Amino acid sequence: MIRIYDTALGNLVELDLRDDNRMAMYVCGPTVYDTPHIGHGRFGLIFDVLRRYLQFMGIEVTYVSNVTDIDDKIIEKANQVSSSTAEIAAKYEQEWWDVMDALGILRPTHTPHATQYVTQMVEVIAHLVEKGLAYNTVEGVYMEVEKIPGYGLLAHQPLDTLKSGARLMVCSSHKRSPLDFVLWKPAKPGEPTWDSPWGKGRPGWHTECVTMALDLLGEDFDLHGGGADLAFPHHENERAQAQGLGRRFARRWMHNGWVVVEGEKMSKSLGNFVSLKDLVEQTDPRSYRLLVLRSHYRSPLEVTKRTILDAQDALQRLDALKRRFENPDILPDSLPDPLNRELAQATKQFHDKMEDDLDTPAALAVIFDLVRKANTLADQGQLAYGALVAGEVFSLCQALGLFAAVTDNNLVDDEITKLVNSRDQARLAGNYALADSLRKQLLAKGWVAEDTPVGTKLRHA
RNA sequence: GGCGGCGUGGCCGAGUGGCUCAGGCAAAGGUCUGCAAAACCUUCUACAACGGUUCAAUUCCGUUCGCCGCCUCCA
Repeated sequence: MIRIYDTALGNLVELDLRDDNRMAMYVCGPTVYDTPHIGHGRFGLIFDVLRRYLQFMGIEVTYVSNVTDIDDKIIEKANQVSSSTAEIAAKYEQEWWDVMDALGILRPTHTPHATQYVTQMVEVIAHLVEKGLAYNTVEGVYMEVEKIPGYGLLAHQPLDTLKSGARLMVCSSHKRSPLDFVLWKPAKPGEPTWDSPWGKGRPGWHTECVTMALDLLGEDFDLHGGGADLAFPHHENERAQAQGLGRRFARRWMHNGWVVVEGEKMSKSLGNFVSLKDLVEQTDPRSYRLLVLRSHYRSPLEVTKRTILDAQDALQRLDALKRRFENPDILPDSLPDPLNRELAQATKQFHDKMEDDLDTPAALAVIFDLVRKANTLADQGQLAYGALVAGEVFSLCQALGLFAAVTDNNLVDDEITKLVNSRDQARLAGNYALADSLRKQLLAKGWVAEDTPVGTKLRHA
């Protein structure tokens, strides 16, 4: 079984599932108040790959990812543009799914919304108050963090240290401790509100995830994930509430590293690429997936125009392989022995790497080695064997959600077909000057003509 | 102030106490090709600095320098 780095334990652990062959995971989703950026894309891709890989291995995955559709920032935005919070949330949620779809990220099994869970959240908060773990003030209901043993697990810091850190920052308020966090916020004029035993108001952010996770996945679910910054305080606070309720929470915690976009230089050269929408519109969306997979999920990932284009070029290798082995005439059942063993070994290595804390860079290296192998076999005239190896490449790519694309020749219009035919004629007649000029014309129209033993092939430039 | 991470060749990025030190992109040369493209082969630059441990360190330990994250809403 796969091993992952558990943030709570601080080392690698087997992901032993609560139920055999079933994975229950919760990944914190977006607060829908603005356009999604490349950082969202990274975490979406990473957890998508984890999910796909497990599914590829025959595990049934329940993937829950919430949508925070009521929050200070949404209210702020709504006020700014004189819109309602519901409209803002709907607009950015749509954008969210649009880009996630474009990136090839599978839709979660469930996407609970905060506003649909208010009643249940109120129950959770009431329960915590009842147990004496939360207290009501004029500023809202707060969770009393010091009553939770082991608070600071995910931060890897003892309570006192956290407290001294927190004191450096803000303060004020009716909190008993600077670390106490708000469970219920009293209404301000003009804000959307819900009824509660503590008056009209709305739930604090940290409560929705606990409530939804426990509701949809049940106690002791397998994995809770999100961006590195979420570990503390967000996830810590979810834990605290679950613990306060006396309910078992996530077995494992997994956090992905940050996307680094170099300040000034980056924004100038990259500009619009910071927004995911621009990224997927201006580049092959697969290239960002490849770029993300080429670094380890816990490392910081620097995204630049250059690295994206670099990934896009690397993708060409896969696409070229796909073109080459598009329609294998005959596929042998298996490879002769030395080759067979090599292939089996490569496949095993791929899985070993994936299961070693999702070492996608190493897994990709295995894939690219197989690409070479397939091409070499074909170059040596063993096309069928090459096709078999290429088939394994495509299969493994599936586990990563990375698909090779084939040029769709059906989209070629008459004009292009004419040019190609004329060029073929010219070549047959030995009129290479004309042939080359026709090639240039094709290129100008965005097509690359490749001469192969089986005729001229076209692909997009 | 506290906690944590990082510094690898032109670029991105794995990894390892020693043996041929991933992979991708780029560059150079070659094979193939009418020319290209694709593919394959070959080559080129490495492990921030300084100490220490060791028969042997890029890999372990320490120090220094540089960069970054978290402790506050954040993927």
